[in-house]
Amino acid sequence: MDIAHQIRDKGLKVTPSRLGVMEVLGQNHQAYAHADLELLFKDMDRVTLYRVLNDFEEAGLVHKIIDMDGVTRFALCKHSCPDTHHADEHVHFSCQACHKMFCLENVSSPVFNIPSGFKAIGQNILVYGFCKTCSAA
Amino acid sequence: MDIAHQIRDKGLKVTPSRLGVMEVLGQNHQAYAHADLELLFKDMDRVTLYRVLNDFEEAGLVHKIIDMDGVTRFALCKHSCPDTHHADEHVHFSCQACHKMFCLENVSSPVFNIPSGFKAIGQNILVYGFCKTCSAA
DNA sequence: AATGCAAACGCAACATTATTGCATTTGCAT
DNA sequence: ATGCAAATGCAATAATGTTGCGTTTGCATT
Ligand SMILES: [Mn+2]
Ligand SMILES: [Mn+2]
Ligand SMILES: [Zn+2]
Ligand SMILES: [Zn+2]
Repeated sequence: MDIAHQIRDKGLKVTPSRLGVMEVLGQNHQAYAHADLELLFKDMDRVTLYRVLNDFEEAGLVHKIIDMDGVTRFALCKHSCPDTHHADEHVHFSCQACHKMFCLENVSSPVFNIPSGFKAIGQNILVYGFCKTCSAA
Repeated sequence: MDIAHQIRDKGLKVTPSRLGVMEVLGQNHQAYAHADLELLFKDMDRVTLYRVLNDFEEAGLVHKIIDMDGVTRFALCKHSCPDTHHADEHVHFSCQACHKMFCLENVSSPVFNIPSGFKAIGQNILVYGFCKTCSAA
């Protein structure tokens, strides 16, 4: 399925801004910060980029991850999620050298033994260290 | 050991601001946001509060956790850590109702099976849902 | 107890990130 | 081709965090 269809299937209009962002996010399993994308789309208004990313998240096209330094990042949802709840229960890896964040789609989250009384709904797991490229150098 | 000694042992001067913040953080196992503390210490300057928290973190008196919404929170380090590296490898729980964050000191982090090439240094684990009080209601 | 000094503080200014309102433009169904 | 809701650009505003600097204060020393 091509990008335009993915966007339209979520009830969103197909625009150059949205096509561009989707194309970049689809190139790899990385999670991009707003600042990253702003550099790639210099002609796009900052506010438009915020709205594109928010709309994508609400539509379930992307998921949001908060980095250790509080920076919000967005990555493509590889699997098709139901509209009601889209879970991205995989581990994310944050490189301390190149500051890229990777979706480790194959590393799933364990179940934690939470004290009784607490009701767990979901969890965010962030492993940090050095990515393949940076640990080779 | 009383609070004043804990502060002075880290090479920091004992001041009313620092005593106040330490006392609040010591009351429970919760992680407080800057905004929370600002309400509790209305006479304290915002910048001073930022500096108190940063100094405490560098001294190893508190540890920093980023909430799911990107908000920075601080909690007391219960165990005494070495000055060089202070690990807080426990799970944190974020309540979606009251927005409090709790340190689950007894729930330790598992080891993840990261793809080869990636070098893991540490990890942040955040479980979210409803805390004891809120799930009872 | 008085002194001296580095550390801590208060205040103002600035930086970054994100949101909101509104007029204009555009995708797309008709 | 037309009409309209959705999307965009721009300006203003909010929230969060940092930096510089003059003043105050903790505390070691005398
Ligand atoms: Mn992901
Ligand atoms: Mn903690
Ligand atoms: Zn890297
Ligand atoms: Zn709660």
